[in-house]
Amino acid sequence: MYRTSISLKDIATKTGYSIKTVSRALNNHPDVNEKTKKLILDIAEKYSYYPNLLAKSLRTKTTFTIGYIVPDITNEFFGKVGIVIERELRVRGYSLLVSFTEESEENEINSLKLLLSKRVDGIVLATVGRTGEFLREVIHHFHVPVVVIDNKEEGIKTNLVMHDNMKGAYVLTQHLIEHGHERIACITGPLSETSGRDRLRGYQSALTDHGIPFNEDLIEASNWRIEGGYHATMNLLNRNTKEFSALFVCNSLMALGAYKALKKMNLKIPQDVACVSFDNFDFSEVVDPPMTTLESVEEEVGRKASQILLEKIKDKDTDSVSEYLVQPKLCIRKSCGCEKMIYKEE
Amino acid sequence: MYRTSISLKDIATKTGYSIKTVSRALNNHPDVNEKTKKLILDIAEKYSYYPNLLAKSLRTKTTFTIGYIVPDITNEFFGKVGIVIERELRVRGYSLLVSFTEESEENEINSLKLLLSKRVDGIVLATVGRTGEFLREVIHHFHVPVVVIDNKEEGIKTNLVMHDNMKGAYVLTQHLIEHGHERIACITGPLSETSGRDRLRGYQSALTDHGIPFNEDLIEASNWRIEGGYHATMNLLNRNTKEFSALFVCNSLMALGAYKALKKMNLKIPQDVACVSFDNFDFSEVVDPPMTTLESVEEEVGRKASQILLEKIKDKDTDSVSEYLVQPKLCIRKSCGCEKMIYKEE
DNA sequence: GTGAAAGCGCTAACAA
DNA sequence: TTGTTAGCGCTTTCAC
Repeated sequence: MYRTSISLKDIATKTGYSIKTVSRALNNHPDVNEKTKKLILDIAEKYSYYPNLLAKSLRTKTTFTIGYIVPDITNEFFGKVGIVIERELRVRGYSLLVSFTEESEENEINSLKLLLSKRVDGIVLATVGRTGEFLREVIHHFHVPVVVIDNKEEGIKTNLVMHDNMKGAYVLTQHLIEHGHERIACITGPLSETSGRDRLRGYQSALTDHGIPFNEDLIEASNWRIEGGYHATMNLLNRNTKEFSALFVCNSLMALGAYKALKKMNLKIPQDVACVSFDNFDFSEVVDPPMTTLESVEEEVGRKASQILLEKIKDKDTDSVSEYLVQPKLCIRKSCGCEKMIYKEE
Repeated sequence: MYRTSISLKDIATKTGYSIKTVSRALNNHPDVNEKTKKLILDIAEKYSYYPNLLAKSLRTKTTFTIGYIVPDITNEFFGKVGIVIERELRVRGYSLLVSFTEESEENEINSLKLLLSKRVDGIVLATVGRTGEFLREVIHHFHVPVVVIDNKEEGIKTNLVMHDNMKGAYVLTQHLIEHGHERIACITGPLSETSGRDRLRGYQSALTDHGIPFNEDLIEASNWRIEGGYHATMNLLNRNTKEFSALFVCNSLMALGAYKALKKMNLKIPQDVACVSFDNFDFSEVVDPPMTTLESVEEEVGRKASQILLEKIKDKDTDSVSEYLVQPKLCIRKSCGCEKMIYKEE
């Protein structure tokens, strides 16, 4: 009962030509009589022939499939980057095999293994940053190009495309300082991840450059999620009520949680606590007050990552690596205390 | 230079056993000597053997891959449903091949063709609703189980898992009516999609049941997106200034746009215009005022869709179809005019 | 312009 | 417990 599609052989039998001629005709090979070709194409059409890409890939050793491994696709950053990558690749005949790791190291390794077994041509990886050894083996052993887009794996040479985390954090913190704030709290991501650490370092560096002492009590390391931001803010408030006048949140999901917490405690943004956050998400402009963030970089990250990946695939080059840091730009709205806010006409 | 992984044959040569024995050992087949097995496993480990799933699939005719076709993964609904499906499938050894159609009929058909060529075992499809004929052929010809999760293809028998659109729209509209509103505007999705039409019908039905006349001037059909909601609201305002006291928006992305437009026009929610919307997204609770919506259904849709798909795959059953409508529940916040609003402790 | 034969890496059926 | 043979559906020589 179960059927997939007719095969080259079936078409060969039906038309009386050899398998090879059929193959040539269907692949638009020049060396085939126009009439033969038309006949073959007609039969293929009539019987709904869909080439078996498994067989083709087995033979040619390319699958035209790219793996996309991210912690969580509902994080708008990974979602948007994914869209861009998929679009860039689709027009070149590639498709996207996705895996979500939910921040688990084990899931990440299993995903990599599976993709390897499925013989993907390349991988875009938002790593949790603790699978370095394994990743090194992958790259070394399989010569599969990998582009890392989120956390740097320290000590591992991989292609890298990401926001300049330090600089971004610096710019945002500096903006709060320019508003006159000196007691600035910071909610960052897990310190096991370079993105969490680097954003914290950017913040520290801005403080230092402006002669503001660093205070550990004003730091919370959380998990990039809404609830995480909520709790971190609550912790800060419990520990330092009235002790900080501004808050730098290292991603927008957590900033949403921070908003919730501040509102719950009846603190006004930006009057009681000014607030800035890293990513620019769809909601950033619409929450109240609109969030001051960095400009979106998903388009750039996605485009650059696909571009590098395709190059490496084409050149079969897994030895040299490219690094690309997207430069941050401020996107000023109101949560920082700036007054003018222009609603974009869309 | 380019290598993938060693093969069964390589291991066979290295160990002196036959290919079949090696295969048995690696697949945990009982009929193989423990010592032989250990030896083989060690060698496989040592040389980083990763089975070639292409070859396996070619032979077994199952790929353990599911296609997930949606218009746009940054739509939180598709993102969350995707996560749930991926999680449900991953533990059973399946992976997810995703395609984004950007609402294009052509892209949708191409995606289906590609997935067919890649011989996926099943497909979860959020269709734009205009590919019915082709879809019928797919199902008929390939016997690939398909679960549709968004728009019904009228006249085509497919497995269906979705929000009860009519009922959901009814409940939301009714809630506005209970607040005393009679002039209720409605922003729905494209009327070419059943989800757009059904939500509009639910709205109409609620009006009718409460003896409120239907007024075409209060209807806008848009595109499910933020900008679409913004423009639709502007259109309504230009056409009917002060002519409506409440607004029912058929998805939350458009509701975000509506918020923007209303704020731009200095209209207070809910005092000047009360507002409710369909999906419950991460931001729904945090915008100002928090939006009254329906409870989230992504978890339920994702779970149910995977479950049905796995059943059909297991039974090789593409003839019978299952339909499952998720029942709506109100999630009351403040944008409707209700007063009490409890911030959830998270 | 066309075809025959071999083989990609695996599993299934049947022997030994 | 282990091995042999065949074949999944395609492409790649190499020949005609």
